[in-house]
Amino acid sequence: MRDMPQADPAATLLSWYDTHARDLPWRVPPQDRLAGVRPDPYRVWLSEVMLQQTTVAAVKDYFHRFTRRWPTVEALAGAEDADVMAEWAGLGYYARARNLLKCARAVTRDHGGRFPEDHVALLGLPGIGPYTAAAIAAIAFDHPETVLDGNVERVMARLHDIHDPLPGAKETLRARAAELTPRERPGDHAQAVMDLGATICTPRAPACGICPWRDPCLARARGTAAILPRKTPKRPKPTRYGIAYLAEREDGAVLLERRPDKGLLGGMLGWPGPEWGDAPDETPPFEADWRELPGEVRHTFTHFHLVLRLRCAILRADASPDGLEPIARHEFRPQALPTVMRKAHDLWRSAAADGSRVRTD
DNA sequence: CACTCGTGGAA
DNA sequence: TTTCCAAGAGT
Repeated sequence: MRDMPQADPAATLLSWYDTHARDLPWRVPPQDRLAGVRPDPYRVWLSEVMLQQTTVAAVKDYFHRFTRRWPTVEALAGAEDADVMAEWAGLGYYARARNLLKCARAVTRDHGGRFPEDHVALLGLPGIGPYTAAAIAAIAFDHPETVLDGNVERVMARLHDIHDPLPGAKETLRARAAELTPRERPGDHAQAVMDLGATICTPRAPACGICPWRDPCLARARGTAAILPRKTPKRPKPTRYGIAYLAEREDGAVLLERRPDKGLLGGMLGWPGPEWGDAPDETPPFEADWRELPGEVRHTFTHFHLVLRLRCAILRADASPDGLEPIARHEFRPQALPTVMRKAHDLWRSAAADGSRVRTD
């Protein structure tokens, strides 16, 4: 009888979570949760969408701005598209913002302003996939759904020393995670596994010594934690080239274009220019006295590098080229642009400042 | 299933 | 400097 029955790993994890849960703006702490406080499904949904492939540090300020400006899903549903896209600017993956609005309007119109509790019903909403549906059902409604994100994949791969590479091993890892999902406090369990992955079972240099699962963890026993999970190698990123045309009118307005909903930076404002590629078309989008700006903008997207040359011009105050939106000086906020476009703006303005300094010297 | 789709921080 | 990576979804 030397083999004492191993404590239930899920129970061990919940005990750890009760004392180590991260303090996050959208989270109901475990003590409050146990006292009966329910999370606001709107905030759970909003945070989960923002957190898709995005770090907590990057999300926090956006979450505060969104919830202050639009405190309920119905308020968000009534927002202007352009306002939501501008508020999302800089966070990336802009399809999330477009789907966020679609989803808010669907919840408002089709569900009376209340998020459905059912995992399958949630899956039918725009921007809610397998992970987010499970996360909302578990965290907001305490349904015993299994969440599978990058954290859970990594923790399960190590706990069970699974060497099959992702994404192929995903269903195996999901099964291992499902076995651990408890019927009591499934919402806290889901958040606990993700907290564990974010703070202890990290991608590099996991802190196995202080892990609540150090005893049952196979990878720790075998010394393989650092190399798990395995992943199939990514393709190298090619470099594409582009030209951005930055025009300012004599009345101070700048000329931007609203990019089509589909594709890169879809739905966002940007400087006009040719499609990015190996050798972009040199033809300006409209006639003007274009000047080359020295230097270039370098930016890396998910699957390619971009080198962007800049051309600038001053237009008459009554200029209004087809397909472009003149935005008045006092309404224009560079922060409302996606990062690559904001970089172009910043280089333009700093070059203009240098130029005027030279002239006045 | 494979590919597209952003960004910033860490090593 | 480059690579890796983060609470993925849509097509």
